[in-house]
Amino acid sequence: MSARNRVVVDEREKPSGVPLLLKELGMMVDFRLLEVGDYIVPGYAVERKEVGDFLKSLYSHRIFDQAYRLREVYENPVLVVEGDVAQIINHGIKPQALWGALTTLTFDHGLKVFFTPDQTQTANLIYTLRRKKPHLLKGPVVKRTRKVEVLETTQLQLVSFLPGIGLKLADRMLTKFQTVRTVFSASAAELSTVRGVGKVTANRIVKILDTPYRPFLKRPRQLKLDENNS
Amino acid sequence: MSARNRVVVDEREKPSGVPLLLKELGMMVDFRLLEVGDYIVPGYAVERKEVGDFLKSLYSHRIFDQAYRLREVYENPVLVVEGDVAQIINHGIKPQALWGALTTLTFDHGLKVFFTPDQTQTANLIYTLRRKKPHLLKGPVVKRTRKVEVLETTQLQLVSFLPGIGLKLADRMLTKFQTVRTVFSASAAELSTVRGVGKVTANRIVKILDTPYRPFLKRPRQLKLDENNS
DNA sequence: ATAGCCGGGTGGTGA
DNA sequence: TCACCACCCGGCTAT
Repeated sequence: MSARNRVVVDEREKPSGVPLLLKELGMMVDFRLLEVGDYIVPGYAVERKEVGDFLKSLYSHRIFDQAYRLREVYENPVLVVEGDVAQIINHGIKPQALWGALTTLTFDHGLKVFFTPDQTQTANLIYTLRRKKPHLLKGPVVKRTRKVEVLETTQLQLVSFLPGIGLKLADRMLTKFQTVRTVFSASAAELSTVRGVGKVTANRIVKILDTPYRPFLKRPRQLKLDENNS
Repeated sequence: MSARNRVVVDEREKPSGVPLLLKELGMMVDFRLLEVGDYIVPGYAVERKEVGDFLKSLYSHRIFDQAYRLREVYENPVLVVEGDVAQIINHGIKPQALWGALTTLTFDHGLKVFFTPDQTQTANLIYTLRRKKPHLLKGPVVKRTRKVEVLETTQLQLVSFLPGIGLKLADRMLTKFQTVRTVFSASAAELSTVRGVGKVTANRIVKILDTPYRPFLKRPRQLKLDENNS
């Protein structure tokens, strides 16, 4: 039996029944306590979620943290959503929220998402994955999207990060001041010449700009005293 | 209605009902005779297949040719399989053949595969796709900021929004320059005095700061022509 | 993730 | 000057 037939499984996945099915398919199942991911086969890491859990982790934003960590550690992160897709819709979620989540997971996080109807098919999917060479075929299709040409968006997002400034106002400010630098050099009076920006907002912005920074990031060297624990 | 809300649809997709649903969602549908793909929305090309057709094109290997051509022409090829997945399994196909095909399409052909239960959800998916813009991820999701330390975190997040600057570097920059304003007033030379910031990063930052803004937000008055049509 | 609601800032108009 | 109002922002909630 080759190493290809091995799969490392997170212990908490035991009750799901999937590991048993994998054994029946002839794989060697190796239980561990995994920090990230549920199933590891050479080259691939699989996170399995039943539809209910998927929704939960969507509502709590947890799914995106998990996706991030998965992507950081493994080169081919896979998300398996197990159960009836239609059931997710009927659950009452706004469809646009569902598809929005799925598309950002696939396009922005580089996650490959599969839907399986039940545990048996989840096992089949993992089993099939095992025999795929992690990389093959002529051109490496996975093109790391280089971060060029997003200039305007970055400028806009930067400015719209100021308190009281959204996309609309950021656009107006940049149109008026031309560059990001001039926006961030402006005085409160100058800022409030922009339509939609009044004294209050302008002063809030200036406060952010001119208040001396008080480092609050943990430095490795420094011993940190307990400040607000009981 | 802006160009973002446009979708080019292959004429043969008309009877599927999806184009009508897209219209109801407020999109402008533009029928053409497409050589490859069924739905084109800025940046994405969608091939839609009902489960039956998917099986057929799987048996005949046609699906791989289509996937290849789709990938050749568009940067973000999407395959939508519409209908009940479980039905495919029950149809008698060997599960391994199904998952093998899907994984090959995903990993080797770089195709993004989505499963939708019906036409309505297919429409929702395409609709959601329309507004996605390639934005880059800096790291784990930004934690919700508590009201208290809002000032420092805002300063930090502002600076860390600069290209190549994460939380750690932002902290160093602010510690060195004291205020946000001075950071955003600094020259490339001054910026690169910060440890971890080199010439390249410094220049990228300066570019963001000093490049005159080209408004790209939709103005209500302005008529905008379709951007990626031939 | 997305949509919707609501409270509050902003600036313009008309009384 | 003041009061009303349309617009924009951002925070919260439900799905």
